[in-house]
Amino acid sequence: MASHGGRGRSGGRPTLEEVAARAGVGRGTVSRVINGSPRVSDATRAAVEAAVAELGYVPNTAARALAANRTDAIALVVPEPETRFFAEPYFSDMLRGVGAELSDTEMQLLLIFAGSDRERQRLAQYLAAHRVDGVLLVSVHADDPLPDLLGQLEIPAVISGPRSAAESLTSVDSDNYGGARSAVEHLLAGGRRRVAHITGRLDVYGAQRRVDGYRDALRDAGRTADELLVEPGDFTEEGGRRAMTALLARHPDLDAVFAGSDVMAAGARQVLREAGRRIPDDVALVGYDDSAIARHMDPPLTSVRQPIEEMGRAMIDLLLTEIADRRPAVSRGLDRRRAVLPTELVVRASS
Amino acid sequence: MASHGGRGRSGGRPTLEEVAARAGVGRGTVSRVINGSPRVSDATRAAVEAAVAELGYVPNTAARALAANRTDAIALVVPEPETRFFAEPYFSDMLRGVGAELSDTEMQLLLIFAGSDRERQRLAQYLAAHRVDGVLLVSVHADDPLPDLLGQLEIPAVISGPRSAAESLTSVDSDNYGGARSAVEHLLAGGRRRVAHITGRLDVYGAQRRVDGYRDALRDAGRTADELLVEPGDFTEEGGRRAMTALLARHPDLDAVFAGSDVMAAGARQVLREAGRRIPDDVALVGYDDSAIARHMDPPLTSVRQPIEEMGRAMIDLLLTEIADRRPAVSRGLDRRRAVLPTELVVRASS
DNA sequence: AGGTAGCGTGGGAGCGCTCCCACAAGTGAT
DNA sequence: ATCACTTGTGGGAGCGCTCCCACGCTACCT
Repeated sequence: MASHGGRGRSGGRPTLEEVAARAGVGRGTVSRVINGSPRVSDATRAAVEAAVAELGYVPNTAARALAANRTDAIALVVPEPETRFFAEPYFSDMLRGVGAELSDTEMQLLLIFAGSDRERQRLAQYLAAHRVDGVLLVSVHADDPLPDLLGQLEIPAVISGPRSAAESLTSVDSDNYGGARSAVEHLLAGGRRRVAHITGRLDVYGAQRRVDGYRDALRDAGRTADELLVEPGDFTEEGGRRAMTALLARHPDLDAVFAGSDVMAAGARQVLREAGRRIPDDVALVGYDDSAIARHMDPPLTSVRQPIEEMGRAMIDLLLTEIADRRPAVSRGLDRRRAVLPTELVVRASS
Repeated sequence: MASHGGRGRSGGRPTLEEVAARAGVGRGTVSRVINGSPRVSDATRAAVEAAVAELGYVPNTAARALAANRTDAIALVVPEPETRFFAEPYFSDMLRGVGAELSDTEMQLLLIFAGSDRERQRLAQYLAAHRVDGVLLVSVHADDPLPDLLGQLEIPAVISGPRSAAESLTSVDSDNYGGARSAVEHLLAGGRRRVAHITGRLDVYGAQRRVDGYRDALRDAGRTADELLVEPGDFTEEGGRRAMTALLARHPDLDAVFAGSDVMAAGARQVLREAGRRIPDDVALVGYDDSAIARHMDPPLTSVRQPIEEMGRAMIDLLLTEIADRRPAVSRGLDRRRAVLPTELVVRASS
């Protein structure tokens, strides 16, 4: 028995077998207790639990994974080249939600970076090897092949920010449409007459929805949306500057700007200031994300807060459900899951 | 042979055994090739590698972990209640460095949150179960029992931001002393005469070192450091406000402030502005961290940049070395490793 | 010639678990 | 009383790997 390894028998961690011996039952029974099977009598269960406690037994994950062909781990795949993604508190907040929700479970969170081609290669191998039970996908581009790969491999996956209205994976999103609406309605309620919008990258579905919200809010307020008040940005500060410059040139009389992100709002603010416009006196400004930038901007920026931490929680919830079902949503047919969480307008001095 | 599981034999992933059959060698030999043992002839190695490629063989991590009693995983332990820590880009940047350095290896990064007591409990169990080969510790308090636990369990660990000059774990740090010096020297070079310092929490070693750097810079410039120009803060915005208020009351004639963090600098700025002091005309202001806040402050804040991403890389480097040595530094006696990376002063309009 | 290394190799044993079959004992219908 | 079932239980077999012992072989010393 002691021919292998060299870990002395007293120093090593207790095994199932040892717990079984201690409790005076068989190995199978201990396994059933550990895994919460109902097919165990109360008396036996109590005896086993006592033995587990006395010995300080902790299951060996590797052995379990090998025997059961599951991993008890899920991967959070991070498309790292998106520096923007990292710099924003988005990631941290989501991570906090994910961590909180996961702490109730036995699941491990594995962080996988899929930035470079080499990393993506490795990820593909990873997934093919089924080294995780499920995958969390954040900020995926519309043309990313990853979601399809996951579908093929039948690996449960949840995506934050669906790629389109027809997203095939289970998804969690915040209410971009409603968030944009509330921002614009707030500006109109404040008496603003000519509200411009700097959009995010329009290949991002959420950015499209914000445009929709902006349009509908204006339309419902009885205005014919003047298309020329919409200027595309790209979520960067520089993009915000460019868009603001263009808007100002076309519409010197605008009195409000709704930017699709705080970062773009920061860029817009610079241009407005250089153009001599006072905020909020001449032009009201509203951002999106409610990031640290919004709080520290001068003047502090009104912004739409997304419940990012809650989104993280929701993602885990949905993923665990799918894993429990042992089948990805895509193969379950119509029963796709989708969660949309409400946003909140945080009003500050800029509007 | 097919009594277990149910994964049909053709659908399953190839095993060592199958590779061995294909290459016409024994199981042991394939294992040696996979693990890069030198005790294999070139011809055999080539044959095995061909078989591996043809079959698309990927080792089963669980089986390996079980047999070899190692995990090929390292944990990044995050003391989550430190919201400050999350909100700052510190975490993201470090993560990027860690990820980059790790992508060259087979190691997995595991994220473990150790915020609540329950999470800490779980973490302790985790470590006791040796479910990771090594641990990365970030922003640990001086009185945290975790480092000692790691030492006892003989788990290789690297800490970012040593807890004291006598840190027992391998550590990576930025040059807080030098960073503070450069900030103060910059202020003096700009003609400032009365330079105040708002410190971080002094139970944080790095904050102490910044105070040391501040003092020495003044002393070396021939001034007797006036202790009353030092006011303790706590890394928060509110703390910055309080400290600035106190400093202004005691020293209405101060003409420069070096804050131990950008967030505190933001607080200080508010107070200075309310007191009618212009920045940088009346009072120059320098922060620490070079965070997004610094860039977006009005005026943009001069700040000390820490090479956080590089610190992440260095931590992985050191940790992998320790794991390779298979013994934590603490038991190797005097041979402790410690890396200190240089900072950089980013000069902006506030000074 | 015999001895003694050392290399490269094959394969047994074992890591700690889960799965499942077999079986004993109890329960109720026939 | 017989024949089902059901419930709880024990333990064999196997997951895919690593470790290590044993073996055949070559090379070089006595």
